[in-house]
Amino acid sequence: MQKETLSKNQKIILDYIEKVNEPIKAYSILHNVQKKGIKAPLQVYRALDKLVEIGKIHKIESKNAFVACKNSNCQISKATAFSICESCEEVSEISDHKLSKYLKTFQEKTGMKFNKYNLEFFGLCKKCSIK
Amino acid sequence: MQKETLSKNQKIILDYIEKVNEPIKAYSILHNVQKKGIKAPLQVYRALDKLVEIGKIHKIESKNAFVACKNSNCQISKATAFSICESCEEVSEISDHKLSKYLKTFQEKTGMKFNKYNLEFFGLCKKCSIK
DNA sequence: TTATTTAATGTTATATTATAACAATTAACA
DNA sequence: TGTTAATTGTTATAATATAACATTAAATAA
Ligand SMILES: [Zn+2]
Ligand SMILES: [Zn+2]
Ligand SMILES: [Zn+2]
Ligand SMILES: [Zn+2]
Repeated sequence: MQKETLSKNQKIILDYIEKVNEPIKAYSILHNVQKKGIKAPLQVYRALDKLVEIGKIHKIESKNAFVACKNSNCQISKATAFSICESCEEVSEISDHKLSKYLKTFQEKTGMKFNKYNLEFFGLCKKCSIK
Repeated sequence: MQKETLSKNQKIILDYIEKVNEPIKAYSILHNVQKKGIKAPLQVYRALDKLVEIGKIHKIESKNAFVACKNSNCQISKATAFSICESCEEVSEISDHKLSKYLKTFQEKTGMKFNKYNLEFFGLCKKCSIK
């Protein structure tokens, strides 16, 4: 799905999330797009649902926050994998071959068929661990 | 930390979560332990916080639910890894050597020092995928 | 033991996150 | 064009979680 095919509200909200460039909460989004005519939580949540569904954004479950997908070619729209620095709050999307491979072997071993996963790694980023 | 050293409320709530044996939500816990004298959400949340901290239970972030740790020797009290069946809701705690190894190499590669992670795999369990 | 500190509790109010329900409008398309 | 599906607008409310403050119990050190 291309950005051009998004609806009005979806576009407004994706634009804002991309601009912010870090995980942001639904009500914070709401406050910041009110000047664009979005008045109610539901308008935000509906757009968020759709944007998550098509892989344009991801939800950081442990933070109830949303972040734009950095992976222009994020195939697995239902998968998220992030590393999160507990000091500076920097969030990076993980796209790692070994992880994909591990997931595959795990799938084979457990007999479980995965269609979605949510991975969140917390720690200190390089910068912050030097300090 | 042993179960014996837990406080009254912590014990009540851990006992209940262990009995239920599947992810359960805070307010559902509250309703079910009211006969034991626990009246307010905070009493539940405080016990949950502590139990998570000492590794007796884990939080399934994407479900806002809590589940007892099945890993009697769960060293990494701050780590959770679960597979969750989207059909029967069965949840299994993952304790996998390859995953630990992957996390280590990932740590080395990114320069990030992890002290906590939250992994949630969603799909269909063996049983449900046959149906 | 007794003073001192730390952890846990009880309670009320409130903040934060998310959805239900229903009416109206717009876009997709046979 | 008529029909269906998707999106929007709006109000109310559900569900999840924490703030603030007073009190009590437990741990521990003088
Ligand atoms: Zn992505
Ligand atoms: Zn950092
Ligand atoms: Zn565990
Ligand atoms: Zn199943």
